[in-house]
Amino acid sequence: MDIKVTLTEAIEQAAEKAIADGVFAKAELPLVVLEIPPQREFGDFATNFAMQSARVFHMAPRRIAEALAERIQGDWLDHVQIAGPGFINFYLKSNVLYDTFARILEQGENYGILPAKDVPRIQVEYVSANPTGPLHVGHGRGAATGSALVNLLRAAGYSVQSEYYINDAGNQIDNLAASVNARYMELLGKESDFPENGYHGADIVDTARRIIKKDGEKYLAMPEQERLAVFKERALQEKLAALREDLEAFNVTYDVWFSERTLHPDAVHEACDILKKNGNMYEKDGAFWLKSTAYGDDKDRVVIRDNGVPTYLAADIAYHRNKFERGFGKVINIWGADHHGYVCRVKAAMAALGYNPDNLEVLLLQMVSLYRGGELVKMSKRTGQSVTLAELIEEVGTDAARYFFIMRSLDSQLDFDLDLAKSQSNDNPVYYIQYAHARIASIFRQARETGLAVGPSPKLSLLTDAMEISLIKKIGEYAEEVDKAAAEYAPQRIARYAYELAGEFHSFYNKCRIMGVGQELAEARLALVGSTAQVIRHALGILGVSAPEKM
RNA sequence: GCGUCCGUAGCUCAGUCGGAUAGAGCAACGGCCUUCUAAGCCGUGGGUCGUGCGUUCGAAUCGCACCGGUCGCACCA
Repeated sequence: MDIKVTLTEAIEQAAEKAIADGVFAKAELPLVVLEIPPQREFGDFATNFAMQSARVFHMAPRRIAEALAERIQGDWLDHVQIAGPGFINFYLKSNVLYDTFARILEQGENYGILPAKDVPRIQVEYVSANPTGPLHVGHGRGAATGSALVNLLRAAGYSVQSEYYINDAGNQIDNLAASVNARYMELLGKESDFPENGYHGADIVDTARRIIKKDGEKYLAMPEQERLAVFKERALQEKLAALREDLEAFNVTYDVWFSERTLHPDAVHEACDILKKNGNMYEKDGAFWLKSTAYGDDKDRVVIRDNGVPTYLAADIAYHRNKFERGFGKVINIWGADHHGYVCRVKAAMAALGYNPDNLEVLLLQMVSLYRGGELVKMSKRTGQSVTLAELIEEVGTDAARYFFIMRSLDSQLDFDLDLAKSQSNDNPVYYIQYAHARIASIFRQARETGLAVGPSPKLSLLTDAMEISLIKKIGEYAEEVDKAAAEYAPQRIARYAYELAGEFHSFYNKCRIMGVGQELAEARLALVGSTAQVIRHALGILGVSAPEKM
C-alpha cells in the first residue's frame, strides 16, 4: 500500500473519530493534502489539514492538530509533531522507506510506467509547420516539447496518438510551386518574375536544381499551369521528406501525418452545413461567416470567402471536427504563442458544432531567443536568416537541444544559450544528468569485474547514511512526479526532476563508496545506484534524450 | 486601444488550486582528486518576490489598478 494513501486515510479516520468523540463539530472534511516538508527536521510528510479545517470545525488550528495527533496511529508511524501555525509533521518508521524502495526494485525497468488510465484517448498535434521550407528553432521547441509530452502522457498511463497536420492545400503551397517554378526558369536562363509572396530560401533553388538534374528542360515546353502542378507535387514531396528527416534526427516521430487536402471539399462542406443548419453560420456580403461572437470571440470570422474559396479557418474547423469525430476525449494542440489570437475562434467553432470546447486544449509555447557569446542571435523570417533546426542540432546536438527546449515552462520565453548547450561541463544540465548515468554504468562495469552483483533481496536497511536516505526518497518520488507532470502537461517537470535526481546521486557518490565496503552494504548500494540509473534512463527517455553508458 | 504570456538573487529560472526562516544553477569567494569518471562534491556571501490597494489568522501565490517587457489583434497560413 502506498504510504501516502495510508497516511491520508489515517488522517481522515482520526478526524471522523474526533467528530464521534464530540471534539470536532460535525462537518464535511476538507481534502487531505500531504506534502514533503521543506526541511528534513519537519519529518517525512506534513499536512496543513488542521489549518484547512479550522473554519469548518470552528477551532484553533493547533488545537485541531492536537486532537488529530492523539487519534492517529499505525505501526508505520514513529511519532507526529505539531509545528508552526498548525502543521502536523509525520515521522515514519524507517522500515517504511525500505519497504517502499524494495517494491520499486521489484518493478525494475517498469518503475515509472503507470497503470493504464481508464479515460478516452488523447490526441496531441504539434509542429505542423507548413511544408514550404526547413524547420527553424521555434519549431524545435514545439517538436521537443510535443514529443516529450506524448512520451510523458504514455508513461502516465494515457492512450495517446500523435499527429502532424500537413498544410498541403491553399495559397502557401501554390506559392511554393510558383517559387520553384521561378527558380527553375531562372536556372535555365529564362525570364521569370519571382512571385510576390514567394519563398526565398536556398532549399527552393535546390529543389529546382534537382528537378533539372532528373528531368532536364522538359517542363519548359509544358503549359505553365501544368508545370506548376507538377512542381507543386514534386516540391511538396521533397519538403515533406525533409521535414520527416529533420524530425527523426530530433527523436520526433508521429503516429499520423494528416493531409489538409483530404478535407477539401467534402469535410469542409459538411462542417459548414452543420453550422448553417444550427444557425451558427450566416451569409453576408457574399461570404459565409462563423458566428463566433456567440462563443466569446471579438468578431465573427469569414469561413467561405465571397469568391467561394474557403479560408484557413474553414479547413481548421473541418480538421478539428474530424479529430473529435475520431473519438478523442482530449485534443491537444501545441502552437507558437504568435498564434494565440487564433485559439478563441477555433474553440468557438467547436462549441458551435456542439463539442465541448474545453476538450480542445491549446498549449501555447512562448518564443525562443538564441544567445551566442552573450549576444542575441538575430532572426528574421523575411530574409530567410533564421537558424534552422538542422543547424541547431549540428551545433549543439540533439540531446542538448531537446533538453534546453523542454526545461522551461511552456509559458516562459526561452533564452537558449548556445555556448552553454555546447559546453561539456557541470554548467550544462544535460551533461550533468548524463554524467550521473555514465558514472553508474561505470560502477557496474567494475562491479562485474570483481564479481559483485545485486542479489535477490539486498539488505536495504544498511542504507542509513543521510545521502542514501535522501537518494532513496528522491527515487520514490518519481512515479508521482510522472503523474503530476502528465496531468499538468508539463514535461519540464521531468527535466527538473532528472536534474535533481542526478544531483542527489552525485552527492551520494562523493560521500559513499560501493567497492570495498563489505559485501552486504556494497550490494545494497549497488541496488540503490542501479535504481537511480534506471530512473534517470526512464526520465531521459521521456525527454527524448540519450542516457550514455560512457562519457 | 483590446488580448496573451512574463516580471522572484548580478544572470538564467523553480516555487503560483494561500501556509513553516522564498529555492536551484551560473557568476563571485574558500576548500576537496594515492580509492568506483573532478563533465563531480562541500562550504560562504547575495532577494523591498515590478508597484500600490484589497481579501485572509496567513499572500511570491487569489482579486483590482498601475508600471515594464513580449507576442498577437486578416475574406494570410
